[in-house]
Amino acid sequence: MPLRLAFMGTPDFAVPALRALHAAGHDIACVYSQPARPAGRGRKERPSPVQAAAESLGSPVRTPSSLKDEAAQQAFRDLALDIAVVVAYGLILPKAILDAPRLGCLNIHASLLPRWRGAAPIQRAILAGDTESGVTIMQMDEGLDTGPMLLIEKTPITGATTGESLHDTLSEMGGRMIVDALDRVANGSLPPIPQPEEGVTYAKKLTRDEARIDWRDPADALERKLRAFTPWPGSWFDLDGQRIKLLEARVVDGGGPPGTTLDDRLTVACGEGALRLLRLQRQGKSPMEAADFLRGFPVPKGRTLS
RNA sequence: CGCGGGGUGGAGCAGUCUGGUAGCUCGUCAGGCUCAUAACCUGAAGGUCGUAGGUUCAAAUCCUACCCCCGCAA
Repeated sequence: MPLRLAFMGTPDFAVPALRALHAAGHDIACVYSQPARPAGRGRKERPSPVQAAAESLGSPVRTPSSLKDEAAQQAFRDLALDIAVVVAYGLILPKAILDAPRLGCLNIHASLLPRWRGAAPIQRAILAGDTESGVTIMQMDEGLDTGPMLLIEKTPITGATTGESLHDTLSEMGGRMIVDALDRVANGSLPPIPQPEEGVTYAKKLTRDEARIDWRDPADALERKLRAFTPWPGSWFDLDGQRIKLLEARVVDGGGPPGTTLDDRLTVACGEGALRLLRLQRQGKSPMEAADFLRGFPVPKGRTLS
């Protein structure tokens, strides 16, 4: 049964869900996304990924900077929706918006709620060393990711999982799940389950300061951070006044003053253990293997990285 | 006009300011050696120096335009 819905989302993560809903034959009355902003080199105005996708699908797009004013809320009500699907939209939805669609608003959240409520659940899960992640579809209420849950699906986090790979996996997963969820909500066969009160954690937004490597941290924590922050905001350290991005490393035995190279092959002492740097990138250069990096940029034993 | 780095044999770089034989560290191939846990020795092949013009006796190098890659920043 096709539903008349609004889709609200902004980044890449939300695009597969939009496409899945479109492919499933739902009536996408309107797509809401954050306004186009200057971005990228050259700082040209560019539409959000969701806006771009919506336009290519021929859906009408609205990009209000807030939904708090009466005019925006009335425009939303006028859509006469069955339901709204919200994925990483980036705007607070006031009660007037949440209550407008006949079946309310559903959210796709990239964590196993109530763990990692908030803005950066994907990266925080890897960073914390979680062994699994997943997607929760929930009925939205006024709290921050506090609404009752409708569907949950899990996926493992391994030593090879990066922020990017988990992002892509969960994004696709969310797209599949939301189509299923809509069908079952429409015929009333999907009872909402309140979130447990135990196990609540919050996933703070990532900041750029966190991207800088602190060699006093334990090697395994740094390695997780490296994976979690791939590709954004990335991890980097300073060498000879140059910012060197670290893309891949392996935890190895060894020790010494944090930040000191233990050989001439990029094995670096950390707070606990050591890290063998495997893939890195200089400013203005492409990513490269450690051996290639060293050919043009030798780093002898005993150097101190900061 | 947001700021900036870069495009030189297969890889990573030097050479560009001060035009004048295209170089280094690797890889590859051939041969040798047998010890060294990124093996060692000898030799060889491999380059329109991003593209197109211009200046010049002479351009990787100076001038102009364009293409491509990337860092910061969002």
